[in-house]
Amino acid sequence: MSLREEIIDVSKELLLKDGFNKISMRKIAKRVNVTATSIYLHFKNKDDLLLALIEESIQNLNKALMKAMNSSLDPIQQLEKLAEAYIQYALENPQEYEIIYMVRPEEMPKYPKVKFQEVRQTYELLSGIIQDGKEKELFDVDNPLISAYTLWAQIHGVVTVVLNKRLDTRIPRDSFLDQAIDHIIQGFVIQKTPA
Amino acid sequence: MSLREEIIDVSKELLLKDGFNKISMRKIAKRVNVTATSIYLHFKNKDDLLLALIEESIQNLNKALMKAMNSSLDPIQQLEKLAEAYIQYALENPQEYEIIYMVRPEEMPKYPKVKFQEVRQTYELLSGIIQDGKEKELFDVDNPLISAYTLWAQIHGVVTVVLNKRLDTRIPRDSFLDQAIDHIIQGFVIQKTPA
Amino acid sequence: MSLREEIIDVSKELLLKDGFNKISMRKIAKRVNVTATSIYLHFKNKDDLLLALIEESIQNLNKALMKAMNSSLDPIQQLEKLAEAYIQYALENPQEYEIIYMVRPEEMPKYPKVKFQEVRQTYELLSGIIQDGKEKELFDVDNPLISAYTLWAQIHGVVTVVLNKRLDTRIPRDSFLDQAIDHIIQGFVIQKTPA
Amino acid sequence: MSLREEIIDVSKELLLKDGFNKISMRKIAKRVNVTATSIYLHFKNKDDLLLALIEESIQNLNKALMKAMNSSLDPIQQLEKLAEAYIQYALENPQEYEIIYMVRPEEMPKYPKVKFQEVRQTYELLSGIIQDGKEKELFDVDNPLISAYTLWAQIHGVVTVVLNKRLDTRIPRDSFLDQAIDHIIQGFVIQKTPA
DNA sequence: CATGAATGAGTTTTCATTCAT
DNA sequence: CATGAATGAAAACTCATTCAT
Repeated sequence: MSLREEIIDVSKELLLKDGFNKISMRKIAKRVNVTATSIYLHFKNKDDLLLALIEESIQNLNKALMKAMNSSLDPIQQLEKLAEAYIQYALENPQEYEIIYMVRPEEMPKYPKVKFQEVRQTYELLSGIIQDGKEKELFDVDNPLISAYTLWAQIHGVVTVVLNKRLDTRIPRDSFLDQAIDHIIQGFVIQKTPA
Repeated sequence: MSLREEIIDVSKELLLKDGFNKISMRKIAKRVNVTATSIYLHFKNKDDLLLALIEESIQNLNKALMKAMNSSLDPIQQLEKLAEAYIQYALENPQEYEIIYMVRPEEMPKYPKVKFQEVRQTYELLSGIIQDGKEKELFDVDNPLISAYTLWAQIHGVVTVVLNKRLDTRIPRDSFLDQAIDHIIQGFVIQKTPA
Repeated sequence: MSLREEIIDVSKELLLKDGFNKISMRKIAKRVNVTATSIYLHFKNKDDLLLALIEESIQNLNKALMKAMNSSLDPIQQLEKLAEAYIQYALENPQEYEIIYMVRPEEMPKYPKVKFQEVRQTYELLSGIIQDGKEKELFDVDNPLISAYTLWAQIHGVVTVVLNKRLDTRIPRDSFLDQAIDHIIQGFVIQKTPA
Repeated sequence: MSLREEIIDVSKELLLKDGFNKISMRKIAKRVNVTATSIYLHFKNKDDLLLALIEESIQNLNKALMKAMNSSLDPIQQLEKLAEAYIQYALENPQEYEIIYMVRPEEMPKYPKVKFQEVRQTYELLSGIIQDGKEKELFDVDNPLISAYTLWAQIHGVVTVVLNKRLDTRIPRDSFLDQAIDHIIQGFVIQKTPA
């Protein structure tokens, strides 16, 4: 593994442990067993390093979602699969998920917006599926793009509640997640009650 | 206004501008036009100050939700009203909302859990409404407590997406919010299709 | 007990616990349950308070030594009695003893020398006893005043070693003290070996 | 001279001038003409620096005593030589001597006890000499180890009285020291009075 | 006799970054 | 590709003291 990769990996670890604001070049360096100066050989400065982290994380999340896409499924199943994949990826890679969403909007100007728009592109994929479901009279939606965004927002809420450990201790995580996906999908489909 | 209140107010401002981790006693002091030492006359230390912020914010959010409760409404309308009130309060008081949810779980042990449980109590109110709706055969839910939490999580997601400015610029905020509430509530109710 | 006395007492306690340099007006005030400002009603400033401490301690030590004087004893027994009294007092009142000797010479100009000379006066008493012993051909001394000071210095060394916990853990304190007094006195007397 | 050495030297100076508790990293830095931060490149923190000071001082004192050892001398002369060497070293290197004995016992846990035990080892050497003198019927001692410690304590007292400038101004320092050594040694030896 | 509010100077320590090598 | 030495700015916090009440 190259030093660059090692730095990124260690940074992710520390990010999860200490939070976005408390990682320091020195701590990273110490963990990688090089001097802080060495980091500057690979990254212009701290922001540059953080940007690399964000970039990589966004790409990984995108990859995970792409993998979950399967055009042979019907739109409802597609949404379910995607929601599950999203949640699973986020919970299995909390560092990366947090990196993407922990950047405060005020600090974003420092990071090129283009990077963040890459996430959006993937979500527009959602829009396509929803559009498809709408045409097939499966989904009760008005504007597929808007609905795609609410869908994502709803799932994002579910993920952050779990990641931030804000879930009531009496509730098993998996029951919560299953139920949440259920409700979310239910909110989109047209229900056919037996005549 | 007492110095204590002034400090809290300025802290909230800075919290919104710079984030939870970047507010410093000195910056606060400078803004309030006193020396940093003076803050320590009113708060034992930084954590104590932050805790005061959290406490106040939680109470304000609770109050706003209580105000939106209206037992004369049917459960569906109740949920809608609460969701709207929640979102409205969060968007109108972003500092306070962020204070409540910006504390990283790893740092929470520093703050008495009791305070955070006060938030939960309010959400259990949700549970009651859902239970009521279930008995009236309006809601398609299994476990009202779990569903109450998924409901809240979804709304929380919607709020954070807006607060963190992660919404696609092409989408008007209000359309997004209306649509989101719609989908979320829809995910709970039993739809009666005309026979 | 007057507030003044309470302040002095608490100061002595803290002095022993934290050392001469780490006692602070605020800590004292907190312990006495008044505000720091109140101390200034009784003492001009910190040095003034410390001086009061020193003064009282010196007087107490002097009193203890005076009590041990007994002109009916022969000079050797007198010295022994005094040495024992000195050591006993120091070990039983470590705060006071430390106060007297913990003031660094560099800081002494801040405190009137007169106070410290009061200690000396008492030690000149020693000189008298030694002079007496010399005349009775019991002591092998040249200059009683100088010898008085060496006597005191040795005892002081013994005391500080115990107070500062520098004694080897294998050695019982009392054996050490007894042996020390023995050696010290022995260093003064003319030994009559049996002819 | 390396910066590390310079820091240590300046620290010793300041230690003597201001006392153990009042030296500050910033003052040291200012004297050495570097920023305070630079000190942290050579010492982990303040305690680490103080420990280095203590360590060096202990070793130097030990070395000085070792140099004074001369097995060809008889035990009485040996003791005299050692006492003289000890006193001389302490008076010529007051900073170092004070460093060793200025640490308050309450603060010692912060510093590895091992270092302080190194001092003891040297004093056990004393024990050997005394044992030797006892066997040769020169010394009137019971337990050589205990007597070794009282001997050291007595000398220590003499040293501190001088270092702390507590000696009566009428008494010449050298007369005091000579007389003190005399008395101390006298306290150990069996005196042969002419038959 | 006592307080609450405030200050200015001080404390140790950590940080991102630079520069010469 | 890497380092060691250095810096200036900032962090949280403590201190003795003062002043108006």
